[in-house]
Amino acid sequence: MATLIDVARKAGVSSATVSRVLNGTAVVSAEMSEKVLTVVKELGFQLNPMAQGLRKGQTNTVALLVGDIGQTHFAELTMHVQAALESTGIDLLLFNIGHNEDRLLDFLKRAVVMRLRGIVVALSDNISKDATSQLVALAESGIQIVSLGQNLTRHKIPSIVHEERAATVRSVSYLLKLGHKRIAYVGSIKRSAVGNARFLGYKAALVKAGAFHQELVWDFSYRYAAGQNAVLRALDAGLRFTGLQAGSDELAMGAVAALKDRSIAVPDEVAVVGFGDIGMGAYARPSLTTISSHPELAAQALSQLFKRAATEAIPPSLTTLQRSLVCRESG
Amino acid sequence: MATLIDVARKAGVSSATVSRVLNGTAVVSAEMSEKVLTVVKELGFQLNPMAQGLRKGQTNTVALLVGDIGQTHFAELTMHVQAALESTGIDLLLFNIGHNEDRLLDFLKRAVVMRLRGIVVALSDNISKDATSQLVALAESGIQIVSLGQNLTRHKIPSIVHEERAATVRSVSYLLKLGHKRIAYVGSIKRSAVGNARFLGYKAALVKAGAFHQELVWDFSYRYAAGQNAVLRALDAGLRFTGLQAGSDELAMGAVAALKDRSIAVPDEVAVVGFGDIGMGAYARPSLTTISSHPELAAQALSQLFKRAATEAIPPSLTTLQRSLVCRESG
DNA sequence: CTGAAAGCGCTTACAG
DNA sequence: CTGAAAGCGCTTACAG
Repeated sequence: MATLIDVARKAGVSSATVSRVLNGTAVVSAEMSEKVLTVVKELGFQLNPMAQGLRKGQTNTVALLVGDIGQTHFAELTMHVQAALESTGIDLLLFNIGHNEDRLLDFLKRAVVMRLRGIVVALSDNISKDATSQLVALAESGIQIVSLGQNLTRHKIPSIVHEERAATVRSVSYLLKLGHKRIAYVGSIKRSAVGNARFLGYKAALVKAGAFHQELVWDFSYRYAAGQNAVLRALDAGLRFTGLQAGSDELAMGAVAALKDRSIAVPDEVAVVGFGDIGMGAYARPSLTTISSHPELAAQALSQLFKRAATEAIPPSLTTLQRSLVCRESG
Repeated sequence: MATLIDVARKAGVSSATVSRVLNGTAVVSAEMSEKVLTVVKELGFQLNPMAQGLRKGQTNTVALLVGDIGQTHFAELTMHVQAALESTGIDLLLFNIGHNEDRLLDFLKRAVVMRLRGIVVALSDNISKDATSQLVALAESGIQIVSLGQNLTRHKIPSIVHEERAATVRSVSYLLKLGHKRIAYVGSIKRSAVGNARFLGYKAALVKAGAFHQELVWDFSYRYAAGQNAVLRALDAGLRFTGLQAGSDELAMGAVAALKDRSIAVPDEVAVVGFGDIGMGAYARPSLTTISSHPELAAQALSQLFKRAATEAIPPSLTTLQRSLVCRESG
């Protein structure tokens, strides 16, 4: 592997000049520039990112802390974030937190010494005081922190989020307009900041309509099985409902499976609305009515933010992406 | 941030000693050891991985090249690989290739200078001569290359794979035993090494039974829409079939949607078998008969391999994981 | 068992 | 506009 020194020697210039040409970090005469570039091409030389990182005290790597790649929503988000950052010349270090606060803490402890360019926090669960204070400390040490999906601007962390509360207000109002009086909610509420916001929208719409029933609120996690179990339990308990708002599409699918297994027609007897519009919903039968999500826009906003952060300090601004109701057969 | 030199000074030893204690790379007297460890704890000192990497000429980072995280199969694989490598103390750099050879080549060009500890190639598509020769060159430069999912042992790359051909031989034999005479195949064949193997199993079983029909072979990619389109086209062309083997669960789901939309009963009129057993299949209705996949075992084998590679050269061995037929309602 | 010193491959004041 | 030199934070022959 050729080093920068090799290039300098062969081009008959100093290593400083080679560095300046390659980084565009200072004006270099056209003549010198050309000499350097020629040799660089000849040797197929590439700057060693580790040496750069050590010298500059910062890598060109961003860590993505993701709630749970096992959930399609996070997988799609990861895909878009990786693509957007790659196009900005940033490499992505992946950490799957898996709804486990300890893993988050473990990572945060190691983060300072890794000299990351940034950390993208894509977590839906509530974050402990411990973890947030670590995050704030990291931000102060010069690492760009960005929250994706959860509003952390109260900790001065720039955040890119989707509307959550407004989205369920809209979908539940839609169900109400359809004539439903007993609408249930299944999703992660206490544990999840994002899920809580979704629930709050549901609740607000129902309270306003005088149709909120605490027994129809089922605080479960995000996977298929949870949706199925919640519905089965409710049915066994003799609870009656004709509408169901789920906190995710996976939950909705699980719920639909349970309803079908009990010979309850969807949407004729129970209308179901998912959340997130993961690819699958359009191919389920009945196809799933759901609420849209725009991971590609979030990823795009993220890469813009990192581009800006290269030249200026980023204020802890909040970007909010709109969602819309995607009406399909199940609702 | 405290440096190793700070620790050495405060402990009254040389930096070499601190390094030896922290790396366990040479025998150090208990007395010195203790002094060092005490100061390390006091200062909360951590070794700087970038400095280590520069000095040693190798990072502790592995790049995962993944076919398409948008497909659940790859998302699950990514999740398990990340967890398994993290437990081995390895950080994961993620690159989503997205079935795009150019992106693969771009990465490979940058890989040498990144001084990676290894590269995990988790691609189902055929890999060009260009890319494989790059891969081989990287292996020779001391980067541990491992293939996940595709057998690359012919290029001396250790590979961890699942059975593909045998799996579809088994599932198609099952459909034949059920009395099906016209069994279709939908999946990526020409483009995908893994998909081709699946197809070959299907073909072998049918040829043996004298029931192979070329017009029932539909070479499509891996997503929901492809499965739907393939079936719709076949139906429009007046093709008749009572069984369908899909190359993935997503394809199978898309196919089932198309069948239902044309009022064809699954499995009564057409039995469908998916491939990969992604979580969703159990919650679809009818639930999806499919072929199992074991990403957690693959990830485990992978981390073992990296552990071994730390001390010895890894032969280009082949690990093959078994699959089994998961019978559910659709088949 | 321990330390002094070189060096991994860059970037960046500093001086001219 | 250009170069000599220091230094980022470690590890590892080498010598004792």
